[in-house]
Amino acid sequence: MSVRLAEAPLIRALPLFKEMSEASFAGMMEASLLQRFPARADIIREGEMPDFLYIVIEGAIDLFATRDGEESTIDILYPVSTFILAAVMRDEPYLKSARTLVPSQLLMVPSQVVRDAFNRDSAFARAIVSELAARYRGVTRVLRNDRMLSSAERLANWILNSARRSGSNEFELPLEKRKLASYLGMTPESYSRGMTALEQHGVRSHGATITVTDPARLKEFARPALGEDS
Amino acid sequence: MSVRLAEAPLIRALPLFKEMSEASFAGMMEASLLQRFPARADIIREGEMPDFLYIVIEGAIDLFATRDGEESTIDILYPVSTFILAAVMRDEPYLKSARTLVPSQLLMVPSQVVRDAFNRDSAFARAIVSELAARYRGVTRVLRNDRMLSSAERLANWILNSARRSGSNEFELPLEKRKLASYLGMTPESYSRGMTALEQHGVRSHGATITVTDPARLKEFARPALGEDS
DNA sequence: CGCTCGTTTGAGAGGTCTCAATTTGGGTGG
DNA sequence: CCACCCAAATTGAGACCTCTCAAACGAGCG
Repeated sequence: MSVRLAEAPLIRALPLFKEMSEASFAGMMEASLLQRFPARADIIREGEMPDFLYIVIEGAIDLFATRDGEESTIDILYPVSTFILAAVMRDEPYLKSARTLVPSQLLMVPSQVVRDAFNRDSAFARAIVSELAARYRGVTRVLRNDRMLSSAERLANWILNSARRSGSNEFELPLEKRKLASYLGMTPESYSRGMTALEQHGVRSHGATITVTDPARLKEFARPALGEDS
Repeated sequence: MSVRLAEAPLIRALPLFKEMSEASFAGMMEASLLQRFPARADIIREGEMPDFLYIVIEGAIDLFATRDGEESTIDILYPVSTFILAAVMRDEPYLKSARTLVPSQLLMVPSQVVRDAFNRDSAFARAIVSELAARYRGVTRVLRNDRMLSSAERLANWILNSARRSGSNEFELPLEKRKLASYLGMTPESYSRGMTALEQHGVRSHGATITVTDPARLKEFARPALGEDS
């Protein structure tokens, strides 16, 4: 078994595998790899064919598109998320590249094994579809925000969401500001100016610490759309 | 049976239903509706809960996001596509609104029936996932183009794709220019100016007819990314 | 024939980017 | 422990792209 017995129970508990039959799970673990990568390691590259489905067990992943050497971050993934699920299910080339942001542990399940399990195990199929649908909705939200919000508004919404997730009005940036800027579809300079502008709207920022001093005011500025914030 | 017997064979032939078991298909058709809508009919609205999965049998659908009365077209669907599949599978509110662009015929399958069939019929499950993955990749491409291409480049890529799909260097705009502009993430004015600019790059346009006079030149300008054009 | 609505053109403002210089902050080695 | 160094972040200035507002134009329809 490629995934050691000691690791299996942890994986078993993940939403993606929880409802799976014992036999399917055992078979899948046997064919899979659990691997550690250093920070800034290239995992996959745009245009390649999907050999594995990747699942972020630990760390963080940067999904980005490339063009003429320029990069734009499409999504940032934390445990427990899959990536390139769509490419695996359709057996078509990746549309984005991926690299680790920090040292990370990834579960790698061979594409064909995923597709086989999908066909045989309806609980796994449900989990896969749920995950894929969640990612779809995520990209949809990003696209809508890019189209209809100014850069400062996107930043404001991101802050509101981060604060809500952290359950506090104060939280630490989980990544470099330049990465966050790219994720929000702007340059580092615009991010910086945007943050300055938000000080007029209930946000204070010292280094990597962001504090929402006036949630109501910030929310009014951000005008969160459906599916954003509350 | 809510879907008349005469219509069923046509639907049966669609990729989504082709491999489905006879029993599942019959049960689904019994619970479904095949309905005609006039042009500009509102089908669903952002924020509502999914009662049905919709499948475009005939016509065209505009999927758009709203904000302060402003609209931005996220996607335009032609037969045979599903919409709001992600919301149905996750049983979460719609992120976008939909309306018909032209008189259209839609197959409406109750959400719960879709989810039941997904669980019982693995061929249907495969088709659903394939469709969802395809839509996911579609939005991803749109987002990447919005982020990394100028409006004229987006227009150029759209023309290249349209020409390729039509199998000819000359084709007719399938919708209003203002809708197309919104779909490409720009204003009607920008679309118009963009088209003017493209006359220097191998495109000629008279009314609703677009002709690619110099495909190589246009391709050089558009610099199509992976998954765009050829 | 003359509306009406979509499209095009024009002029100007605004948001975001680019390029460059400066400052900040974290990490390293003396 | 501190000074230095490098990369990231900030600030400034200017250009560019796209949008907005306004007016002129044109095609389809009553």
